[in-house]
Amino acid sequence: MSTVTLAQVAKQAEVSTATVSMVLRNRGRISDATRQRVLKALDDLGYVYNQTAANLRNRTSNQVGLLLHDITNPFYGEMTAGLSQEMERHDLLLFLANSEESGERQQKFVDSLMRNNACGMVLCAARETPPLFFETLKRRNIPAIMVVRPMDDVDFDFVGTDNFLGTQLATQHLLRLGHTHIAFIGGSENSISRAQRIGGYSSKLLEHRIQPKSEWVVSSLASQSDGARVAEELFRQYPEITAAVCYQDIVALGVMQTLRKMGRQPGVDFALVGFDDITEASLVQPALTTVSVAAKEIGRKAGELLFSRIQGNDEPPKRIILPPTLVVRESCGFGSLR
Amino acid sequence: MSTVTLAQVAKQAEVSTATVSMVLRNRGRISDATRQRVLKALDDLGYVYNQTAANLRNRTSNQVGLLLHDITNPFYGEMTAGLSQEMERHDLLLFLANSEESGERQQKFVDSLMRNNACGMVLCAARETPPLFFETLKRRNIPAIMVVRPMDDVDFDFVGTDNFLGTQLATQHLLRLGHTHIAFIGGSENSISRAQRIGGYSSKLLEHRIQPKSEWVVSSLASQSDGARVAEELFRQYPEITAAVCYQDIVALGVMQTLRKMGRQPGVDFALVGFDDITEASLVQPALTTVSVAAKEIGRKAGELLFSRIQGNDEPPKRIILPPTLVVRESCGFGSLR
DNA sequence: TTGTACGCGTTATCAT
DNA sequence: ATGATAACGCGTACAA
Repeated sequence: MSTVTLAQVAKQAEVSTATVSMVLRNRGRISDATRQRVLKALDDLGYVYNQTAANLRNRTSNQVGLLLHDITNPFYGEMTAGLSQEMERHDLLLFLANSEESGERQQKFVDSLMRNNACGMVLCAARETPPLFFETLKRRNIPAIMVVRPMDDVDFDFVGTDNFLGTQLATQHLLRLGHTHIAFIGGSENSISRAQRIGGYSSKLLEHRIQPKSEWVVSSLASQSDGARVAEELFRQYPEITAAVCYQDIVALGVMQTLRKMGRQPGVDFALVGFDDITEASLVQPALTTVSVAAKEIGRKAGELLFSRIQGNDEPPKRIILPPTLVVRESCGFGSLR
Repeated sequence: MSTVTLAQVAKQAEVSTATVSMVLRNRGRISDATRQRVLKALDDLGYVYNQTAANLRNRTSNQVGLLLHDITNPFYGEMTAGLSQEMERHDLLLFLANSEESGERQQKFVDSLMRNNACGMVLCAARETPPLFFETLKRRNIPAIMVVRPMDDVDFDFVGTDNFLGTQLATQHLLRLGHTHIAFIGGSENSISRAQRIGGYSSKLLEHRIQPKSEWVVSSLASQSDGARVAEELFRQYPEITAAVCYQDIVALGVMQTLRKMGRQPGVDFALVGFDDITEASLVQPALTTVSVAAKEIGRKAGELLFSRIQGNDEPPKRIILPPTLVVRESCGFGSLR
């Protein structure tokens, strides 16, 4: 399995390396006769193209990086699938890294991408990313698309979902069903996404002349167990609450547990809306009504945009905000108001 | 942001490129004085190492591939996280591809890896992979670890879970609770994993002098709805069945639906065990007793093994079979025999 | 420590 | 019209 080189193929086909190269990439004008000779030689010798050599020569590569903080989260799994599809369409290879919210790992990955001459990247930055990270990234001059987590830095392309609209839809739904005591559960304090979602929730309440209560807005970790814990505290203190908009489906699932534990029935005497539409949402009993953000679509759009940047598209930074939709299932009951 | 090369750094530090290279990689003996000079030059010029050039020269790379068929599946998400950790520990970059069970995409990915001089790969092969795929892969002489889906080809390293033991545990549990009419539900006909799980199930029955009935072993798609459909047919025909080992948790969830629909209560007059321990398992009511396989650990072990192969470990192919554990929850009731 | 040939494909320039 | 020549991208490692 020794490496067959272009030169060897050239010799075999009795042409120059230039010719072989041109045949390989369908460039230049090659007579059909020589083309055939070359193709035969290529095949006979079992040539394997050396992308590394080409990349070195071209000062680029066909490799892009994807940085997530939690690949375990089905939401990011979906997104990754979407991006992966798009990358494959353009013959780009995808590097994956999982920062697990560590700024250090994140930096290490980006450095690695630079060393490897990656031609672009898609980032969902770690929560506590220092501004310096973004500054140096800009200086690098390599296409980078931010996803999911809203950025205030307008110099980057961004693809994400409309958090505000999402919780507006959710809250609206609850209001229509007649609820007036609606809580907001989940998300971490310093998250911009969360701020936006709270915005949608509270604005909708106000629109209906209901005062949002800060005591009914509680934060939690992105886990079912913490969602359950937080909800228990909340409901114990404010049993008058009859509905909740949750920051995430995972949290909503935790809330469900708590409700049951406290003798209440989600979908019957309590209405619950999630956010994300992860697969579990449709499996749980009662199936969770939730805001669907088409994670796969975010991945695809990010891929499209990245590819265009790689192709040289130098329009000003874009913000692609995908509209979420409300998926009505069973967790809010079957109100007559549809 | 023009590319700074080793040569430029060398000139700046008034040394040779060889020296700079050695400083960069901590090789050879360099006087502390020159080292300092070089480091300063490196820093002053903002040098970025060109891994591509190094890879070309070394005829290797620091890049490995991971092929899955469904990154969306939380199980594979976990596994990927485990592998990713291990890769990062060794400064390897991870290429990810999602075959979606397409042999074509799979082949394309592996070809791509070859062109890019990847130094190894972890594969969860598509279901209908032609033998030729494996044959040519072997010839490539590049470390490849198979994961999760059992292989009959003993020439490959393999990391997976002990399907046989898993269903033995599950079946044992049911037997101890006093059940004797136990079905096996789910999995697709041509799956080796399934064969192994059926093996664990039937061997345990036989051990207890119970004849496994082929009519009580039914297959299904990997979805809740098909699990429900299949179960309904089965239970209608054989109402004497009081327990089931399911091929997957998803299927078990479907079976639960059916039971309820037929007026039976999982955990009370029917005992159900799943396999995988997906997150939903702990969420459903009653919470699902299931066989848990440490997905992340599979990823880690695969990473470890791959790394050792890359390092030149040429022991004969290994099979690392991780023992699953039974997670007892509520879906089998609370038998006195514990 | 250094000089330099080398890994391998690319492409601009030149030749027929 | 076709194809060849050779410099080039940049880090590595061996001989000196």
